[in-house]
Amino acid sequence: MTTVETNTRRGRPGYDRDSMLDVIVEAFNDHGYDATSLGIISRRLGLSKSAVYHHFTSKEEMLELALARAVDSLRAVFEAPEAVAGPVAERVRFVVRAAVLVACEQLPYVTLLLRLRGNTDVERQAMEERRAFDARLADLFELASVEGVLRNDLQPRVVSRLAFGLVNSVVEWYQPSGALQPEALADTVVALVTGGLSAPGRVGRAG
Amino acid sequence: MTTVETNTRRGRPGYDRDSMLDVIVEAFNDHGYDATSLGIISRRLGLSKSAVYHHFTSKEEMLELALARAVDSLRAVFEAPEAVAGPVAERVRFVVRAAVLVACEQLPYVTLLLRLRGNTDVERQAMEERRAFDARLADLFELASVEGVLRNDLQPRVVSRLAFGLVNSVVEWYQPSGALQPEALADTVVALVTGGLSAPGRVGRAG
DNA sequence: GTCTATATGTTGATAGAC
DNA sequence: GTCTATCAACATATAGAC
Repeated sequence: MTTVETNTRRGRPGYDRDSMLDVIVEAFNDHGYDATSLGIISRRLGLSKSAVYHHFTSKEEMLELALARAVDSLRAVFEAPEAVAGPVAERVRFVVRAAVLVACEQLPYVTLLLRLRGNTDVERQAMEERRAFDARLADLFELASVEGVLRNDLQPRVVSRLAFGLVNSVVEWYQPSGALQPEALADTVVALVTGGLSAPGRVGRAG
Repeated sequence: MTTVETNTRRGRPGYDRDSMLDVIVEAFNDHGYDATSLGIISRRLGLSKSAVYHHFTSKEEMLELALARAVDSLRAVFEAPEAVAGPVAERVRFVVRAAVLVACEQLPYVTLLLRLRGNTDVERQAMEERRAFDARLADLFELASVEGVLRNDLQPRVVSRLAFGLVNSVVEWYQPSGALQPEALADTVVALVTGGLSAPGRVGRAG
């Protein structure tokens, strides 16, 4: 969104925090948060370590800001009107589709969130918020199962975990610079979740 | 497989490398390889750092041994007779099913492999072998598409990535100590991949 | 096979000049 | 807003006693 070298504010060239964060999050994803030293970060930013500390009070604050961005984007998905009302089948499709779009459009930030292991308080808090989203999707699948929209030969809890895993796996390979558009990918994921992969009439539905 | 405190060899109590590796890989998964210090490892093993170095020549060697175990398990899946011959639909089902079983049964080792970021030679080599497996599954999906077994409204390359992502996502939540058996999970994954989630006749196949 | 002690470098963070 | 210089704590790895 913001340019790397300059921004719209008047005075100095320098970075603003948002554009610095883009670089920092990339480093976090390459090495893992713990293993990303301030040396690595300052080298990527072309600044000294002290200059970096002028913009952030600690390494943990960088993580906190980055995770907040990912969590906020995902929260918007689950709080959208299309996610909380309407036919269950359409709510499932909306959430899956929107989650894929968020994963594509906020790729590095969502990637960071998904790779947390919970070794610090900041990580644990973000993971807890993420787990709340998992739970809401699980509730949606539970509801779908009760209403008979979901096939009833599979456990809804297992299915919802797999569905979320399917969506989240996008961050492991999707490249925003490539030809595949987020919308097309989202459509494919929704199609896979609802319809499966078999050609019609060729391979029977497994029981 | 091996006990933690003792093994079948004659002399001293101490650890053997395999049982030490179980503990070490758990630490690698908790903190990430880079961020796992020998202090953490030695504390978990109840040994001094020097004692650990009696069993392994370096931290990198620990990683190398652990990754070899994961890669070997996955290789066995793709080289099994059921994966290389027979009807394509059944080969797809076999590979997906077997990959889930390996993920469950070698959970910590496969988890370690899947979380690599490629910052060292050892990591890059293991990732390359893993990518070869990805490519073989992609070929299988390509073949399934050509033969008309796979629905032809989705790109086989995208679908194979998602299918692998679905399988791999298992390591993010599966607990071997829980009630869910690996075979049951594998059945569910295969059912999801082939049949999708919709109840028969309720939600149409997306196009 | 395990230990203490140590070598050598890197870490996150601070102080203070410009 | 950036820098150099510095800190204590920690990293991986080794030496040598028991």
